Amino acid sequence: MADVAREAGVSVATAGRALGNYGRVRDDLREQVQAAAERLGYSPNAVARSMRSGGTRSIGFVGADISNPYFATAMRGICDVAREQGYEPILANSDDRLEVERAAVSVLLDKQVEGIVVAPTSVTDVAHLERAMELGVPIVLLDRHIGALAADSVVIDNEAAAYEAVAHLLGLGHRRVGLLACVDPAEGPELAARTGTGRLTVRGAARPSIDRIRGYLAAVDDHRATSSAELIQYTPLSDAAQAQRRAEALLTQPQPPTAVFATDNVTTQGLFMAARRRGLAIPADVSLVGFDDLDWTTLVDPPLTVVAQSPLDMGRAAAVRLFERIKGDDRPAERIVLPTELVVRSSTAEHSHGVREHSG
Amino acid sequence: MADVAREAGVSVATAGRALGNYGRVRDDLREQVQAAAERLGYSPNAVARSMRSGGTRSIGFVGADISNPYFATAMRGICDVAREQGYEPILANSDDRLEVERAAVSVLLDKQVEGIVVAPTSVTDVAHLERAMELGVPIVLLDRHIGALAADSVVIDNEAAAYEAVAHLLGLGHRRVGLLACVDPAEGPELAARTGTGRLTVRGAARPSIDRIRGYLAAVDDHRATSSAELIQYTPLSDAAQAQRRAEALLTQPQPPTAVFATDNVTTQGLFMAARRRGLAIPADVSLVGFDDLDWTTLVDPPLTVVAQSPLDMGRAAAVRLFERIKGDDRPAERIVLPTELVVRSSTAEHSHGVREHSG
DNA sequence: TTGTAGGCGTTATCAG
DNA sequence: CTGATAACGCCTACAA
Repeated sequence: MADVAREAGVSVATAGRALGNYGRVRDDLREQVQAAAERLGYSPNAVARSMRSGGTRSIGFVGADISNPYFATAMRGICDVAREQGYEPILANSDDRLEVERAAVSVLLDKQVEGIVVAPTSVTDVAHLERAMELGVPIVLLDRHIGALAADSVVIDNEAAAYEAVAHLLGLGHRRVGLLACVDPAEGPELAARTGTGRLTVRGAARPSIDRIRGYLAAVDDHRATSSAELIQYTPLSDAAQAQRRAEALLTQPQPPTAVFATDNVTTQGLFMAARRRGLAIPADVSLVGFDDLDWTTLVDPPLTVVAQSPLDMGRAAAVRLFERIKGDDRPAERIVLPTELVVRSSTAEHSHGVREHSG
Repeated sequence: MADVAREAGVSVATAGRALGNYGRVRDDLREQVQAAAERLGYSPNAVARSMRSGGTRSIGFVGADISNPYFATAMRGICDVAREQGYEPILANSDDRLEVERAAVSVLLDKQVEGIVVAPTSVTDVAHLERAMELGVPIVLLDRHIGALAADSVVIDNEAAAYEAVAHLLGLGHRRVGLLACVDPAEGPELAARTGTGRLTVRGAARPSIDRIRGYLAAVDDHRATSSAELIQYTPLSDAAQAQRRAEALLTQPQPPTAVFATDNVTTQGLFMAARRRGLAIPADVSLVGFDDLDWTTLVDPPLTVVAQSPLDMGRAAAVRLFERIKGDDRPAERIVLPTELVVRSSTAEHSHGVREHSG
């Protein structure tokens, strides 16, 4: 910039004002400076600017895995909003591992990002997020709410969404509804018999998959349908092959469920593959409800009934709220709940009370 | 850091040496400083560090759309390599628009990224990329090679991959093979009759979709199969609905193709939907070969024969090469060609020479 | 081994 | 309205 100032015959201060669009500069001088800058191919150094002003015009996004369609689409929403605001997002994958998330947040903080959207791995271990907020870097939680943290969150009503899905199956006359849930073994959800009724309840933190189990159990309970641990299978990781094996176990037990609800897109895929591999007709032999309205669910035969959410809108909403915070909004933290929709297609049908046989 | 130095009773220089792991510090002083830093919750300011050292430990990635599985997966590969190197990626979507790409590159340059991976929108308009290289910021091209630019690129052999796919169909006895190609209208590919033979050739820059058309035409030519403009449909944008309409046009003409090749994952989806909507049996009525081995291609009925590439490996390779450049490697620019594989599944079968009828 | 001082490229403050 | 100058936080000569 010193060169530009010299070339234009003004001081660096004036050059700075002309190029940085601050302070007052006479019009002819401004043009002179801009011309000089053009000639010399000057472009501003954002690092120096950040150093001086404190603002980096960067935000961070920490998610489990950007190659997962949910996060990729959410990231798209975040990018769009960031760009409107003149900000750039820095991306970090946590692989759903707490220590990786911690390290990522720490690096982002060192890089002086002005805010962070994070899909948190843990719902209890939040010291790193608290530290960010103490440092004045706002945090917006995506996909998971953390009660213990005074941060905004953008979520869906997991329990209600699951309830609606399962109630749909029960409304079709199904009495034995299976559940294929994707839960981290570290979460350690425990099924426990509810005193008196013999029905089940679940213990564990407020996390999407566990809330979805809660919704399932509540629906089963309300409709006085069969409540049994044998109707529930967990699959530990985002691993479709593993999910498929669990689904097959579910479908091939002596008294198999006549309908199954899967709690996320990976288990949905595993469930669908398992049913097909076992030669079960959908929905004649089993009804299926999946989670997440991915393209492929309309491409398969039959098209799947699913619970739809909008990761694009969730990413957008998270970013919008983040920028409100960056601009100084200090209202109490809010839990922003976006809608879900049960999209009924052809994988669910009335329970036929006739005899059903398959190779299981 | 001044606070830490004071707290530890040393000079800022010593504190800096102790915390930044450079220079020599007596062990007891180092520990003293670290303890003080811990107590005060000090963490280094990466912006100031970058200002001083010139290195930001950031790289940029510019792709058309992160919510597209190809880019999301490539980004994952880039992230992984970056993290190993202690770098963070800054993400920008170009929406396949040149001016947006230009602006993104410019911002990344201002932010002093040390290198950029870009899936370029244009194969001819490269001034912004040249400028980056002149400024000493290495560029690695992903998915598209630009002959006029002395930058590394990570690509697949699009022409050979398409050739193999179409040859597979021709080897099954098909004579009328259709093509559904996703090309930007701005690219203006033109079909022209080759002098003498009456067969077709294509004009246009070296871009994935156009190279895939070249592969198609070469295969058709080599096998003396039917070469006709009526067997080729273009679909301008990454829009599955539009692709489906074009595919239907292709399938419902008076003398429809008995097999069709789609040049990318969106057209593959459109093609599959079109065939199903027209009630065509696959592969009895039409054989289908798609591009990109996405999960859903094995979930549908029948599982699709596709040309598989690995965006994860491509992203990784691009990042690896970028870091070699960042570390000073100045060998001539190289075109890194990753393998593709024709995955034969059940959507392709021998051409039945019997009569074929459908509602078209 | 430790301390002092200067500068990286901006922007903000102040005096002219 | 313009110019000189100081600071942002860190790193690196150089001197002690």
